[in-house]
Amino acid sequence: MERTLTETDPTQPAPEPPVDAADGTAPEAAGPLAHIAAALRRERQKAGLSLTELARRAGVAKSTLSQLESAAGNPSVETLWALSVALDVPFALLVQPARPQVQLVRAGEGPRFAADRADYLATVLSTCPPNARRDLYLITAEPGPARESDPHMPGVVEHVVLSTGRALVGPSDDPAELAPGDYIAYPGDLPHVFEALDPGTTAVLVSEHT
Amino acid sequence: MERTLTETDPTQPAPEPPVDAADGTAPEAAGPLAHIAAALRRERQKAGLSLTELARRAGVAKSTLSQLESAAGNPSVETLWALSVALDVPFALLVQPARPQVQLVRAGEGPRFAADRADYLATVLSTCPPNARRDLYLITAEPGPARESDPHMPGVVEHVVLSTGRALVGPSDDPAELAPGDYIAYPGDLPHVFEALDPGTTAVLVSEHT
DNA sequence: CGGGTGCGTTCGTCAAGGCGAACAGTCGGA
DNA sequence: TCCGACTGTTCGCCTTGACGAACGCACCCG
Repeated sequence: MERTLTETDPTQPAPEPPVDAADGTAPEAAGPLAHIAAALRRERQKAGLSLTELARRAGVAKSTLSQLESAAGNPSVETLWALSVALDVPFALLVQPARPQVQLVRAGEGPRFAADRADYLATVLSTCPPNARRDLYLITAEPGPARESDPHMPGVVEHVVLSTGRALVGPSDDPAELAPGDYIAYPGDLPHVFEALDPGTTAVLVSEHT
Repeated sequence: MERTLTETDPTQPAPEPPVDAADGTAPEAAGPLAHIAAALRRERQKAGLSLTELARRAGVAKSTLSQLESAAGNPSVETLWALSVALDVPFALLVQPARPQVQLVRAGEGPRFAADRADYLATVLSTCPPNARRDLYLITAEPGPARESDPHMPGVVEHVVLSTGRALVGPSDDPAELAPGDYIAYPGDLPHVFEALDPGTTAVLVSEHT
């Protein structure tokens, strides 16, 4: 076993994470096996389950589970999946290492998102550090015609928290009027709008790429 | 093969997703193999890679890759990992299906988080629908002594966007003073503070459980 | 002291995943 | 038309993951 996981192919575009660059812990290439072992044991103990019990619930041989927690071996997806279901934790948690970092973006500073209109401005606060699949935007908008967004990738969910002003936000066929502090989430793969009703309307947008 | 993946163990606490309940698409239990096949082919074609080329980059036999895209077989984590690296997509994307839903929470409505102090109020906007591992809070705070948070689980990252007022936010040893629109992210497993400096300070907090 | 029960580990067997090679099919140029 | 380079598929072989049973250990109760 032991395949070449560390290969960084030079011909690959390498999307260049705009914000959130260097990460302290080992990046994705470090290999998931050791992390799986640790995560598996940690989550199992957190759930207060014995190795035997978890194996029974997941329908996995406890010998297999034992070996996995010893970082011996390379589980199949189906096996690991069964364990994640039995533990009721997201699959990714068992596989993906974490990455901590402090990141600060001042109000005016972040890279602007392609502003197709003068009265609508989205500042990127945090794009997904390769594995987290969520983007954070700060929206600033002025009253005007509704901004219709084309639907994105299927599986995208958008969360909007209105900070100041008022706005009509949500699926195009049934948007909600938000006041400061209001929150709405909707599937991003449906057509949706953001229409500011008050001047100086601002909002926080979290876009999850699932 | 074909293990019992759908098992919903009654003895399991079943954390009861507080917000964001029913989901349209097949939930996690549907089994990842079919999704992997589709995602693999989709991502490969999106990247404009041939099967041969991707196999070479990932260090995987192209026969293996071919079978995976045909939904034949149950790849090992290491294999799938190598492919996710070569494709430069998050591992989870290859495995997890999506879940869409519209969700609206009015300013005063969401379930309050255990307010240990009168001048600090966190409203839960969206707890992680079992698999998304991130919480959304609306913070309302008044000037007063700094609110020190005990460090959480390792791997937790908190994102704060200040909406109104001013606040001192971040790691306890080096917090940043935020003005409206400012953004900061920091590892949640370090001690950190949230200290409002202006009356009526509000912020959006995204807590990622990795 | 037996001898239950639970834990987590190690053993040997069997099936299945991963591999390279050989295979069919398509496009483009000499 | 033939050739070469490319695509993605299918074919045996061998390694390895997953399994059940047996094992060593702690604990508790009669």
